[in-house]
Amino acid sequence: MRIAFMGTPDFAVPSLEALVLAGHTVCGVFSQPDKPVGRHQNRLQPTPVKTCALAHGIPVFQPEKLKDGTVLGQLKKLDPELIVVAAYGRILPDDILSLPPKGCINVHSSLLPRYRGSAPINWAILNGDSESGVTIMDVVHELDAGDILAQASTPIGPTETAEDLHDRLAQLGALLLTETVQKIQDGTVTRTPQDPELITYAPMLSRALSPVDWSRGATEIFNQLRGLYPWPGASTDIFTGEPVKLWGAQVIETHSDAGPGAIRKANAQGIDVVCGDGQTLRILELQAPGGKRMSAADYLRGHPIQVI
RNA sequence: CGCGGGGUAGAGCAAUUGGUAGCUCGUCGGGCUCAUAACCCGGAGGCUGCAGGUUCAAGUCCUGUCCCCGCAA
Repeated sequence: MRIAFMGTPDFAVPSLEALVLAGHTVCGVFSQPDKPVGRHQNRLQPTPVKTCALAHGIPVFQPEKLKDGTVLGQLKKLDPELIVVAAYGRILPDDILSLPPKGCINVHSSLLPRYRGSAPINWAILNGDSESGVTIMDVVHELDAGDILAQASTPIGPTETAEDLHDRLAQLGALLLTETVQKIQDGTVTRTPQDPELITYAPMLSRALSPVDWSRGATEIFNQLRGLYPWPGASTDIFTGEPVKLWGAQVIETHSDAGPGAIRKANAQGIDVVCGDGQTLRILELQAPGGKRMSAADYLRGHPIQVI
């Protein structure tokens, strides 16, 4: 099938690769414009999808605007039967959506209608879900609201981070995408509207989510740590007054009457902090400002902590 | 040259206005106790990232360079 692909970050790369590998003709790839990324912002960096497309010799388009008709004209020349969108990061105007005869579909990293929005993977873990998945749905005017063509679920491991799940869902999404495209080609695909009763949203992440509230339960805080991994991460300032990032932890199921935020132990095993439900969160890996990540044992050699 | 923090013993951190480079852990030896990641004594381990410069004297001030981290995405 002749397909135009739209995507930007790492998550979309396996989907693009899978389409190419399945033998489809990817006639053009649209990705966000190169932006200065990283510590030295004097050089532009291509998006992961762009790099992948160029490696396959596929023409790449990086429009700043989608609504001025230029992109519509380019698409008409490419003449795709189908448009596949995967984490493109832009809202497509209606005239583009209605252009390809086989429609315009999206790979979304949640079990819609749960977690519409830009950070579904993170919010699934933040909320302590035990299951996640990917959805292939129609792209419609309203964000992430189109009819569902296919879904695949996967359990979330109890200690899995958002980064881990992201990588797994990218693979799962690519697999489900190629299966669905095949069904579209065969004319066997079915569409199911989303149940309005079940809609939830997964808003964009920010550093405002990082500070830990120790009055919450140990598992909730652990979920915060996993869900915000690796960005923006969870942080606390109760050790030295400076905010340290918490990278690794485990819940210890012992009950304590000490108040939330009390530090019961600080040794080579980790730093045990009492949480709001009386259980303990043992910090295993952390990072001081300006420093690099290190084990609790290493951290404690240079940062003495008062045990309460 | 986008902004900022940082490279000091195996690890993590100190070092006042430039003036003998220290602390904790680890490590080695010894002692005490033989329930202890316990405690006591002693030792080893440094060209302070690299290269220049200023100075009687540089971890500290100046210039250049390499690497790490945060902001930003």
